[in-house]
Amino acid sequence: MLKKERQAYIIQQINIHNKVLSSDLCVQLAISEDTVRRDLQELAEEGKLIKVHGGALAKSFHFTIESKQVYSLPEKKIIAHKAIDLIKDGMLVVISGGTTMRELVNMLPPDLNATFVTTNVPIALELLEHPNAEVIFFGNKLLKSAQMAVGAEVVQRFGQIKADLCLLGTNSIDLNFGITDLEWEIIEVKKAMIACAQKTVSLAISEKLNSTQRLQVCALDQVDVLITELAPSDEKLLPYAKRGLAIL
Amino acid sequence: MLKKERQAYIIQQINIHNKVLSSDLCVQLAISEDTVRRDLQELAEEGKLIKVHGGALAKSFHFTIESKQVYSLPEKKIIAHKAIDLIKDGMLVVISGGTTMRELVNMLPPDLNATFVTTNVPIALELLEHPNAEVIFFGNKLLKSAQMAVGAEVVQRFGQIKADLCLLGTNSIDLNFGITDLEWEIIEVKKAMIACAQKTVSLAISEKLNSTQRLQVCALDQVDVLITELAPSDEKLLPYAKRGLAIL
DNA sequence: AAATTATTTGCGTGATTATGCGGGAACGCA
DNA sequence: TGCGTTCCCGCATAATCACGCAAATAATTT
Repeated sequence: MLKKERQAYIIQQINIHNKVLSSDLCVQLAISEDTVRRDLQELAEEGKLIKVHGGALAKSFHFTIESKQVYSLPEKKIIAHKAIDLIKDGMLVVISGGTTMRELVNMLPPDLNATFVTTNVPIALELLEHPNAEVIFFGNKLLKSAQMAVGAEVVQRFGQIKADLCLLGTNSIDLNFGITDLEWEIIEVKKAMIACAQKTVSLAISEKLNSTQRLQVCALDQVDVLITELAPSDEKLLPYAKRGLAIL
Repeated sequence: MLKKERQAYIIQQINIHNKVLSSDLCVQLAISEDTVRRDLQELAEEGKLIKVHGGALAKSFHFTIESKQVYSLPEKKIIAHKAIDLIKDGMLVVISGGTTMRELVNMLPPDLNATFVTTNVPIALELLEHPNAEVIFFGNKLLKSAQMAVGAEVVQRFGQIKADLCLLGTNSIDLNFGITDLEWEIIEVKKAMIACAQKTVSLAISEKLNSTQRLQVCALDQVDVLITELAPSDEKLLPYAKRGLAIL
């Protein structure tokens, strides 16, 4: 095997998985670890990847780590972290949009082997960066304001799956009106997402508690878990706990 | 054996295997390694292949190795600019992926009122930035390497539309093999995109002319327009013009 | 046809490159 | 802190390359 060929293979692997392990490569390519390391070093010098202990990372990966943290609020990180524990290997997870979700996807453990279904373009892009996640995008007409696919086609396709978990980024949640949103087309899709999942989790920073929008996505009793950045014992959450929601 | 004959054989081998080893060639052709090396060097100077230690690689290898870097941006901008003139108000445009396409979408005039259909996530995201474009995303399982949706669902949905224009980012285009690509799932989608459009336009920087990959997307006669950064009178384009392609 | 010239080819030599191995240093994790 | 892994460095080996030169071949001239 030619050297350039090997390096092309490494680049390919990097582009797909966003990372490579030296140990893996030397098995796959049937060469010594030393040669792998030399290849990685060369490619790193050419700026094609970033060499780290044990292997190498895609350049884009590095950027996302460094830049995305800038506008991610610490609260959202806390929420995302709590939610990640709910995702187990082999699950089929329906996931909506929003910056909290972006953060969550970013923080997914690299060895997680789950399938994600979304209709949100930035989330899909972020999910594609994950080495092991399988990503399904239910597409159709895209709604500019929410950067997500909407419409009957999408709703219908959610009707054809049975998901384990629905992670719902939540704009507004209220004791009486449940989860609400702004646009008709969005709530249609969110309804479908909730309906197809066994368990629905609402992710909301505490500011969004007890606020309402015009249109109802679902009543409170359709939500199983509520995740905020607050401690479960916080008094703001007590009324929700009384309604039967698990609080994290 | 004549020199030209040998070199033709080498080119042939390169086209089939995407690489050759000097050591193999000198056995197959029954000549000394020195001669092989001289031949490879000549062919490399003519730009027919890339010489590396131990043999030579097809030009297409160069692309995969450079892939993540947005190289030859100025050329891509020229190409994108030429292609934009083909898009008129009210059109339904099918658009594939690639950095050239990203550039094109970026350069779209803000007052353009067209509908775009794509299966590529970054392109969709870029299109969403446009104030007037309507964006349709045909989704399904997403392919990590190409960041696009693939599979029967997608193909089927292209079968349900009649587009005015298909803008095809092209990896490799060749007089005999037409447009080719790397992955089975990708060519299936591209085929569907071409089939549903009245007019197919191939966007390719001149480096990609006369290179091939393993799988054929379509023959040359299914392409209506070829756009490169070269002047239409350039001699590299003449054979394509003779095959009936409009050159921009 | 013969001679001359130009081109191509093969070989030898020494230089360059690629690769693997061993030992010690550095790292990461518990 | 200690242990296993990974890394870095120097070296040895083998493969590949580049250069000059001479023989062989092809092309051109006389």
